[in-house]
Amino acid sequence: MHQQQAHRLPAEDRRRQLLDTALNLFSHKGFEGTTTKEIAAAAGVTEALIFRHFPSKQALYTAVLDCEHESGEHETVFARWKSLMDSNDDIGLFRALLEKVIASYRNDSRIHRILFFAALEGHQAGLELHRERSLPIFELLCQYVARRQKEGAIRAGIPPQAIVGALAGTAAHFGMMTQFFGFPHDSPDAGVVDAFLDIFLRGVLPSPSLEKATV
Amino acid sequence: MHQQQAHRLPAEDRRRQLLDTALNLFSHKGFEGTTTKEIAAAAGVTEALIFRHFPSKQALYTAVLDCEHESGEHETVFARWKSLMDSNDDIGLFRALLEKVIASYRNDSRIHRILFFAALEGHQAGLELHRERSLPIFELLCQYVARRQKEGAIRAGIPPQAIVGALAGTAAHFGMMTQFFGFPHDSPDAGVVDAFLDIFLRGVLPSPSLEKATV
DNA sequence: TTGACTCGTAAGTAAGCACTCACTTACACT
DNA sequence: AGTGTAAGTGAGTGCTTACTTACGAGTCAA
Repeated sequence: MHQQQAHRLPAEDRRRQLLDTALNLFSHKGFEGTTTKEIAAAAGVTEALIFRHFPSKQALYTAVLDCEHESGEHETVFARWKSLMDSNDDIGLFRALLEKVIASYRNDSRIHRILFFAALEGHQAGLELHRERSLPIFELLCQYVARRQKEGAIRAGIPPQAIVGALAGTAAHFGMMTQFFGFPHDSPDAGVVDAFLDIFLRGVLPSPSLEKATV
Repeated sequence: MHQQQAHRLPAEDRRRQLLDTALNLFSHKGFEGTTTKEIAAAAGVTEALIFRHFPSKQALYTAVLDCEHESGEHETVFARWKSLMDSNDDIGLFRALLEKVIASYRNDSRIHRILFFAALEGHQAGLELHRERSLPIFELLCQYVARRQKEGAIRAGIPPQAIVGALAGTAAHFGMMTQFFGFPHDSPDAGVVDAFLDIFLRGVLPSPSLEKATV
């Protein structure tokens, strides 16, 4: 947690270190709950150095949000999903979406936390960023679902937004409850994904035709 | 927002007013982001009065959380659900659950906000309270689903926790995204509930391809 | 060696924080 | 009318906050 005697780093390195340290603290205690003194101590420098690299605490906060946006990880996941769409692999796509959402809560929970703080504290820049990032993906998925509905591969009559929203929401809520709210969960994530996918694809009502097929 | 000249209330009334005012502010700005001065100003009294009714800011905060617990509204909803369970009205129960969750985000969003803040800021008492309140309902629903699975009214082979979690999660996530994150939504809540229920009950795959899906 | 440039700090500042205390005021009950 | 008491306040307390300023120290080219 604490780095000491990290003297005389090049400006760019120090900047990144401060951003990372700030992300750690902001994501666990919010903007108001985190002090610049704390951030400095956690980075092993004096408070004054923070204000050499960032004009204000607020600027540091928005820089933390912007910084996360730049990480290219989203693009690779995005690309994989597109290839699943191109091959009309509905089930593969839905499973990948469920897995990715839950995994992101397990691995990058700092980012989810800080976005939640932004939403609750009314930090407009953070909210706007979240929407800018999420909406295109959401809409792309909706377009895919709409196309597959036309092709008869997905049941028509359900709004695509509801389908994508239900899928993402199920996974996101599960991630939140277990990761942030400390709700107990016994089964491993993979089993949960299977169960959600099963419900989502075939519903919860029993189907006579299904029983015939499996017997 | 501001009450003025509300002088000389009986202690119990003033206490309740302060709790309500504090809930307003805490739910929008968090514990750290709200000052006792603000709460006092919004209630139209001096800061000192707050500390006559509550020993500390922290005590006021936990009192706000406890206070919400006491409102008997949960019991009536709870009772209605139980009667739906007694009459084995699966669809009615699931619809009521979806409606209640979404409506609670629309109407009592202050409580959801403050619980989220508690989760993020690590306020253990708030988290514990949330779990104590939610888990029994969750488990009761799980027991119901398990029974209906035995009776053949709900597909077996899916963990009841996944079924209840998926249903609640879908609704909760929708409520959160539209209410807290400012995501746009065109259709009315009733239509969304119908769509979610449709997906949940019968899945997204069309009937003919059900056999394929099992392979 | 010099000097210029950058990285970093010690020691501030004014404002804001939760919280206190000595005190007044309004009202119920004689 | 007088008095005991609960309700409410103005003016502070010491401490922390974000942010500043004046200065030192390492590095490297000339």
